[in-house]
Amino acid sequence: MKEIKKRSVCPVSSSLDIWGDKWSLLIVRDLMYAKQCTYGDFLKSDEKIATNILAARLLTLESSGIISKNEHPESKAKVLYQLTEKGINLLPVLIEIYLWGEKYFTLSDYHIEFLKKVKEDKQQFINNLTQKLRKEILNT
Amino acid sequence: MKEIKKRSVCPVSSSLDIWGDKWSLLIVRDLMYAKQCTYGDFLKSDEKIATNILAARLLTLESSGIISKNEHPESKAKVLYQLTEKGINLLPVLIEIYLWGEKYFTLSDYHIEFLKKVKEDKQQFINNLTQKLRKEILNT
DNA sequence: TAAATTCACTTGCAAAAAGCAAGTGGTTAA
DNA sequence: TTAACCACTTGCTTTTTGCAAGTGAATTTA
Repeated sequence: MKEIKKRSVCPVSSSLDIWGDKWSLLIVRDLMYAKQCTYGDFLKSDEKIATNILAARLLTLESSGIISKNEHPESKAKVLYQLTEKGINLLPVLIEIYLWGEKYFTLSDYHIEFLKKVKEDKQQFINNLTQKLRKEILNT
Repeated sequence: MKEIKKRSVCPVSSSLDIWGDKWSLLIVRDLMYAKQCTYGDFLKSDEKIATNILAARLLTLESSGIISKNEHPESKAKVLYQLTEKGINLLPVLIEIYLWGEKYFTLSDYHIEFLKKVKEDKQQFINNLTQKLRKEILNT
């Protein structure tokens, strides 16, 4: 776990020191959906991250203990990226960003449905997804 | 309200397009405490933002409707920066970042006390602070 | 089994953004 | 009326981002 230089002792500032950029939380988002787990899958996301930036972010996230690199069950050529407990714990942050975004942006039907489920019982939704993601770690 | 180029229709990505950097949320944080409201006050924060970067971020946040520039009651030389309703609504995001940071960083006594209050009743804390910040807007 | 393809990156370079220090032009206090 | 304060701006260097092409190991295809 590489040490990142902290600008201050504020937990917000220290958090942003690690993942306060335009890409890191999108990687976490992709892992949260748990459909995309390989390097190539991240590249396929709608935002079109550049490959060298992706490599750099994956390194930072890994050395900060937010994601882990694992063997892919299908092939030795592939790498399986997964959230760690520390990464899973970013879920509430991500959910609140979704809910803020819901207020100020036009959403796709997909996101409308997603956020409907979230809002039915936010805490329950977070708990369920957290449990699901934890189980995926154990099965590796 | 200047339009910022969106990388995709994802609300997380669109949110990060506006304030996904190392500084924007620290400005929001300072305004949330409602003690720091002038340009000079932002410069005094522990993280030591560069003055040109501060100017740029304030412009973006203003043109995105997250903060507003107002007359300072004390002097014409000063400018009063305030959160708008859109900015106040970032409070839940900020609180979840605090709570994540609490898990993984060493906190100052100040932040320990702050987060103790937050955790006693998170929703109540957010509601109260939201109301308080809204009142401050009205009194301007 | 050799060649083509897939996969996870790396490298090189141009453009953009961040960071630093000094400067500017109104406002206010002495 | 002069000095200090305030909110920026400007110029310059360093760092980061973004794009395109390349690399080498693993895997599929002919």
